[in-house]
Formats: sequence, structure tokens, C-alpha cells
Amino acid sequence: MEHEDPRTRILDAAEELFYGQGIQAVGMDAVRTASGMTMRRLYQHFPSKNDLVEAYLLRRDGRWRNSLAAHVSGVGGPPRDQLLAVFDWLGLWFAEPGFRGCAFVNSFGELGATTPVVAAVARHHKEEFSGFLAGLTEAAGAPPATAAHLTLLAEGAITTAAVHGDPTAAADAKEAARLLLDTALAS
Amino acid sequence: MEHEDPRTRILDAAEELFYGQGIQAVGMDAVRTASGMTMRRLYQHFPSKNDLVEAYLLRRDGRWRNSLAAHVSGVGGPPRDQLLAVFDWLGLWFAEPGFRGCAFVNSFGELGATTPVVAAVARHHKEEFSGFLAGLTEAAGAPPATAAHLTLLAEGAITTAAVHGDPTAAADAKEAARLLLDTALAS
DNA sequence: CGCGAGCGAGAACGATCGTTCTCACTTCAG
DNA sequence: CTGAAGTGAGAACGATCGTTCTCGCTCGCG
Repeated sequence: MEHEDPRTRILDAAEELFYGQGIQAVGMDAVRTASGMTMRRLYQHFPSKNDLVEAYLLRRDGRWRNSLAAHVSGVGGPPRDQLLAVFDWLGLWFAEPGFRGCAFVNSFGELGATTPVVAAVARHHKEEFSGFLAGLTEAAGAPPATAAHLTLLAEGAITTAAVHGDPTAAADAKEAARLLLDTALAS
Repeated sequence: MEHEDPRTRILDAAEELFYGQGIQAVGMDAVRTASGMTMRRLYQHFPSKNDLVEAYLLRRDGRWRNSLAAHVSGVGGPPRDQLLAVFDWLGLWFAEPGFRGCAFVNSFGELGATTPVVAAVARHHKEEFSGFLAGLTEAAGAPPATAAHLTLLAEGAITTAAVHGDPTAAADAKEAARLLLDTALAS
């Protein structure tokens, strides 16, 4: 596995460190050690820490949303069930070892005020996520307001699971989502 | 106003800087300048930056929850209305200039993994908040699960409002809360 | 073989951080 | 008056950060 392409090795190491400890708490030297790189090669692939941070966030955004979409389309069934499956997927995520909340919320809180690209990636990530839920909600025949409600539940579950270290927030959010969805579909 | 007690002046300056820019992005020298203190006096009141960070979070926690409780009890009415008033208060908060999300979520993401006291204060803040909602929910005659649902909505609204810079998340959350609450009370 | 280009390993650099120290000056008890 | 104690203002210190440079060494091409 250590023969993977260098960019991937660097990003793997950076992601684990940045996500697990916060971005500012991790120095480039720690990334170098964890990736088994030399400084020269590290800076050849990412000319500055900002570039590495941006690449970390962009890659994680893509992988996160792809994983969610794969899980949801994998369960199949009507759009209503797929929407609820989003919260099952969140529950799996929360239970992963090292789960520490949303990387984009964390990086936004830490660097959003001083590093515009971090704020932009975080905003983009959240817009894509709520857009994904909006698509499923529309397919289920529920009004757009319901999509906003489900987005809030999901975001709240992520935050709550992170701070409390307790994955049950996903089940709570799923139950609330089911109530809201069935109420919306009954009208 | 510059004759206030030094502790308050320091905490006021620290809060504005820490909340607005992130904790690690603010040096002690910036706190010293903003508070109009000398280094010696700054360290006399807070022997280390960690102490200042902890005091900042604790003071903000108390003020935040007192303000919420005052607003909610000020509107009066039945518990159901007070519960919904929580989301009005959130909307007012979101619209304040410089709003940048929950200080505790932000500090948790930035320092929670490396500074246990930060994680503990964030967890305490969230527990107190959900406990507050649980009390109102019980008074309204709704089951405990509803309190968890409303907590998730509020947390999600805070995150969404912060990342999007859009206070309308409070109104969305309030509508969802009303639906969930009325569903729970109808049974 | 000879040599220039690229590499790994890590030292070095300048900036910045949290924290402490210096020093001239004021204050006030005796 | 005298001197001990405390102050303001900011320099200084040691650590750490992001980034770059040095220095042997290797390797491929003439």
C-alpha cells in the first residue's frame, strides 16, 4: 500500500491528521512523517499548506457525497425510503472510529473567517448535500420546505453526534424525518 | 466604558476575537491590544491562554443560555408557544452582525481533540441546551423523543445559518418544530 | 569513465506564538 | 528623604510553524 501514488498517500495522511486533530494543530512536518514523504516531494505536490488543505477538503467532499449517494441508491425502493436511508447512512458514519463531526463545519469554524477558500468549500459541500436531499424530496412528492426540514435534522444529527460522541442522534433524526415526511405526504 | 473591571474588558476583547476569527488564529498580543491591557496585567488575570479560552467559553455559555431563557419566559403563553419562541430567538441571533455559528461547536472542532476542557465545556453547553428544550417539551405534554427532535432542528439551524450566512434557517426550523410538536400533541 | 541532473534526509531560515523578563518610573510607608 | 514594591511599555526568549536550502549520493547518458 505504500506504493500508492504519492498524492494519494499525502492526502490520506493529511486527511486523517487534519480531520482528527484540526487543521491548525497539524504541522506540515507531521504530514510529512505520516505520509512517509520527504519535504521536497511534499511541497512538489502541494506548494503550500493552503493547497493541501483545499485538496483535502475537496477530496473528502467528493468521497463523502459519493458514498452517501451509493448507499442511498443501493437500498432502492421508493424515494421516501431512500430519504430515510440517508439517516441510516449517517448512523453508520457516526459509529465509525474517530468520527469527529463534519469536516467542513469544523474547518469552517476554525478557518472560515480567515481563509475564504475554506468557507467556500464548506458552503459548497452543504449546498450539494441539501440539493441532494431536495432531489429525493421532490421525487417523493413532498414540498421543498420538507427538504429544508430534513436538511436541518441531518445537520443537527451530525453536530449532536460529534459533540456527545453518541451515534443515536441518527436514529432520532430518522424518526423525526419519518414524521415530517409522512405528514407532508399525507396532505 | 474603559473603566470597567479589567477582567470584563479582557473577556470582552477575547470573545470578539476568538469568536470572530477562531481561537488559534488570535494571539495573546491581539487580545492585549484589543483590551487595552499590558501583558503583565493580562497574565495576572489569566495565567495562560488556556485559562482565557476556558473563561471565554464559560462566560459565553452562561450568557447565551440566560438570554435564551429570558426571551422564552418573556413571551409567556403555554409551553408549546415558548418552545416555538426558541426558534424566534435563534432567528434574532442569526441576524446579529458577526454571527458565525455556535462558539462551542467551532471551538470543539478546532480544539476539542487536543484540549479536553474545550470538549467538556462544549458538551456541557449542548447538554444544558437540550435539557432546557426537554423541560419545555415535558411541560407541553409531548414525549421526550420530541425534545430530541427539536434539539436536532435547532442544532441544524445554527450550523446551516452559519455556513450559508442566511438567517432563514430559523424560520424553517420553527415550521418543522411546529409540525413535530403538533403531531406529538395530537396523539 | 565522467558528469550533470535529480533525489532523500534533514538542517536552516524567518516569522510568529505563548510567556517571561528588563527597566525606568511612580507610589507610599517609615 | 529613602527605599521597597509595584506598574506600564515593550523587548526578549524559547518553541514551533511554514517553507526553502544544503549536501552527499545515485543514476543515466555521452
